[in-house]
Amino acid sequence: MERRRQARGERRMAEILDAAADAFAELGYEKASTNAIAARAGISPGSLYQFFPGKEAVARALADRFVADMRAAHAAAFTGAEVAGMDLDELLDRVVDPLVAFNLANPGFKALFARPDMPSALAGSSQPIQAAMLGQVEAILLARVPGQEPADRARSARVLVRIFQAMTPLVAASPEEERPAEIAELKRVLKGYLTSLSA
Amino acid sequence: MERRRQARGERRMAEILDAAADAFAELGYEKASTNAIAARAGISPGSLYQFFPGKEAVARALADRFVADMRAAHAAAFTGAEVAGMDLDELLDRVVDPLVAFNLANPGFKALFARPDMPSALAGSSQPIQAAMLGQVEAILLARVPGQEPADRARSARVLVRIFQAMTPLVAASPEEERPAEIAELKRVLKGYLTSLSA
DNA sequence: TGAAAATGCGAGCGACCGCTCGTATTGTTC
DNA sequence: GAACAATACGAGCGGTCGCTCGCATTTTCA
Repeated sequence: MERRRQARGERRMAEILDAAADAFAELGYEKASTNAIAARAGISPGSLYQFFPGKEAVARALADRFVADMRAAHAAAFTGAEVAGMDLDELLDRVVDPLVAFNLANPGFKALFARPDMPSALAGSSQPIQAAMLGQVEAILLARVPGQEPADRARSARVLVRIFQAMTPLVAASPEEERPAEIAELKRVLKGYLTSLSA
Repeated sequence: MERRRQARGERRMAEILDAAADAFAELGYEKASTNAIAARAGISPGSLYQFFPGKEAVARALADRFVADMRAAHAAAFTGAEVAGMDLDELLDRVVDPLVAFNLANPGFKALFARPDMPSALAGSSQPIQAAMLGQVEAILLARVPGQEPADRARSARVLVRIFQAMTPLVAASPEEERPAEIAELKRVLKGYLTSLSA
């Protein structure tokens, strides 16, 4: 069902995703109307639907782009290949800092990432992001806590991602000068949990 | 501006709050329409507005009732009076278990408690619950981590409440037989954080 | 160059939202 | 039992939502 796109169309799609990220960041997912997204993109409501079949599709495409950007920027730090022997504090710095930076640089990200109000937990707009995060955290767990049962590893990954999700808005909402302290608390929580897993 | 209520009116108000808790639990705060709440309560839309000036007021009243119920049921476990010398694991059991039980028994609770989408962080419907929780956690911290600066204690309380908020939906969403494991993970996270605070 | 496809527009649709208001009924008060 | 307040109703208001549709314009390509 893919239709042939012209260069202008590809550009428009990117502009729509930019506008959607803006709107999600400022208004939240629910209150960011498709008309508002179209207006921010400088196009008419109808034009938006030339490129995306609906609001969910816009959100999912935006989530995919976030995941791709994240991977492109921080793939090395997150792979967990040479992560096995690393000092835990250094590991946390290497993983958490870029992720926090990405969250602060992309305010629309957390509107899709940190929303626990799942309409039905199925096919949510944030599913791509969730899946990507869970996979990478599991890879790190596999390297750091080798003795863990697969089911326990999956659960621990969910817990770690959830903690990050929950703390990120706290970091983003705090004034500039208190952010280092908030980030330190986030790392402290993650470290405490990871330490108790290895024990 | 308080108007004189008859016994029937007081009963209706309680029924409306019951219906609102139902609707919030099932649909989430935003999608739970006032007409739907009224229908669930077996009354007309207009009647709802005889008792509450709007949807926010319903939510705030429901939050107040949740806080009162929680205090009535678990005041002793949460006070932090004799909490100072207690074993950390026992403390966590005493505080976390009743809170988790309350969350599971009142599905509408987390729709007000665990929603990080704050319209403006001011005067939110969940503010009464947040304030109550923060105060009680700070009291516990005061007893357990006496050397802490007030600003740090406030931050730690926010972190602890946030962790609980984030993990509760995970517990509630998991199948019955896996809940003990999820609750154990929640306690593990809290314990890890609290331990690192005392160090 | 001309037909087809892609892009673009924007009024407005049907549905739902929170909420109002005129009116009827029930309960309280003296 | 008369006067009044409290409770109850439900059609419907003004507004917003996601989205459609008829039609104009631009680009592609044979």
